[in-house]
Amino acid sequence: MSEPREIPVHIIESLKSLGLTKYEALVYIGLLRVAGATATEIHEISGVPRASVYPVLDRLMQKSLVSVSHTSPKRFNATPPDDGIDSLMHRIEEDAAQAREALTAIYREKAEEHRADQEFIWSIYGQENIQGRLTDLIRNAGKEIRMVANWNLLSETILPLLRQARGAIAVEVVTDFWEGEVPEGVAVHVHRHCMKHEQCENHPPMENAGVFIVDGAKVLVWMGSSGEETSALYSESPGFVQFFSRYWTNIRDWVKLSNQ
Amino acid sequence: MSEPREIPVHIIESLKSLGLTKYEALVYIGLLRVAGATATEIHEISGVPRASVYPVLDRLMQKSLVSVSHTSPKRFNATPPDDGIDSLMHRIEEDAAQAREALTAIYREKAEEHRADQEFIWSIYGQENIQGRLTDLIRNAGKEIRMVANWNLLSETILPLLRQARGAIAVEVVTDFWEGEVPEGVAVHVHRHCMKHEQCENHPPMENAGVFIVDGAKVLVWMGSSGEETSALYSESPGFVQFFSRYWTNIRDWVKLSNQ
DNA sequence: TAAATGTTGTTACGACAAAAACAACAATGG
DNA sequence: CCATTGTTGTTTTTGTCGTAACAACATTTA
Repeated sequence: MSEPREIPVHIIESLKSLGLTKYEALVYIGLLRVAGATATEIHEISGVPRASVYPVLDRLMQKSLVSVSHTSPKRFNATPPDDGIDSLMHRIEEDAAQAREALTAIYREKAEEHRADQEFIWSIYGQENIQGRLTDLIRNAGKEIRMVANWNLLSETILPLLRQARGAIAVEVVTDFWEGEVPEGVAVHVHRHCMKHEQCENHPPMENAGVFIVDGAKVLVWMGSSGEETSALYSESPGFVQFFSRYWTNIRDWVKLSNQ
Repeated sequence: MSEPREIPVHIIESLKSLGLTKYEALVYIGLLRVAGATATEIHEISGVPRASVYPVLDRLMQKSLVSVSHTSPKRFNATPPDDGIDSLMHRIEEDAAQAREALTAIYREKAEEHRADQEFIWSIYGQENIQGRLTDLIRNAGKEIRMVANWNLLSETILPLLRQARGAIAVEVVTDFWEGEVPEGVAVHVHRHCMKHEQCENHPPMENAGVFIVDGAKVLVWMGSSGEETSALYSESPGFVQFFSRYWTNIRDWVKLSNQ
């Protein structure tokens, strides 16, 4: 019988975020390795105390991750990983749907004080989070979007968004490089410090950076502070918007000029 | 300022299964109701101790559920529920994918002792769990499926499965009622205790019940013990299979006879 | 201006519940 | 009779919940 072999912790963690406990994860994994095992065998394989194995198996059965044979001694079997995880995800997605509904209801009936979005400057942390917010912003744009952004960010995140979600929205872009086709309805100003993109690496690898002005009313400033966690500012404050509108116009005019 | 209004517990529970703690849920909900609130306001709205609000907000920011304005005092804002839940689900789905991969690897390299599936009779509990297993079974059928099942179960669960997943598989069904078209490649034997389905209700509402024999090698017996939780047996044991094969043949012959 | 007051943000610590880990014991079966 | 199974407690640990106290800062009042 194989010893309680070392299980990578990150698997346990993944399973935990699917709603399992450490023991449940260990037992389930153990049962995947040895089908039709007895409680004692499971104990040996997984390293989980024998006495704890029984309640854990009960919970796993409720979650449909194991089935049991009513022999003596009882033997247990794991449902295949794909089925098992599907089952877990199904539960979670139900909860997500419920939460979505309930929270949207709450969200709609909130006091309509717009001070929140209008007067303040909000910070957002983390690549994914910023990207998500930006996605939202572009999708809900009404008339026009002006932006300064480096090519990396532009090509990987922004362009795909523009391609699908834009319906008669004017887009004006200032960037440091361009390659490939320019989508219809998009005006591009390139300030080439160099001819090939790879050569631009004297500028430190500012991973993602850009300013996005939507409908002259909303601004998102993405600061790719290389090294630390990236962060972004978002605001609908008129002063903030005006400041970056001017900043953007300056940049664009300067680039146009230097390209002549 | 609105008091810490009563939040339905099930919302909290839903959010918990998405990886939030009670406090995180309360604060997030509070912020949905009052956008751009200060820590103290959040404390008042949500009922979460003021001192606990700060670390909770930190965690929520990491999870991209709130953003912060660097004014004094700081003000916080919730990301809209749809975006927020998307963000949470995204993380979970990543974990699910990871787990899937890792577990499938483990599952494949398991000792190929088939005693597990061959010699024992496995119990499965819960409607959903059984349905899932049955789905799996039908999808992976090789040649033929024989079944006895009541019409409810048949029409709601089985037929949709058959329609999509069957490629040249012989299906023979014994049931108590039939309505609608018979799919191609399916033989049906009906034993009508009554002409209209609604009239059959002298038989107690045996919610779901049936025997499913796949390729003459696998059997699933679904026992809809009305009242308690439904349960099912699954086995590849030759004896078990043979028993139900004969049982099924008997039933079919009897029905054929009594229909003449 | 200086003291008094109040609020913000931080830190520390106790209470509590769930999970993890251990120990003991009755039931079962060869 | 012995070994193993299955069950029942108990202790330890962990993470969250909840309270209290305090420094930093701004506002008010004398």
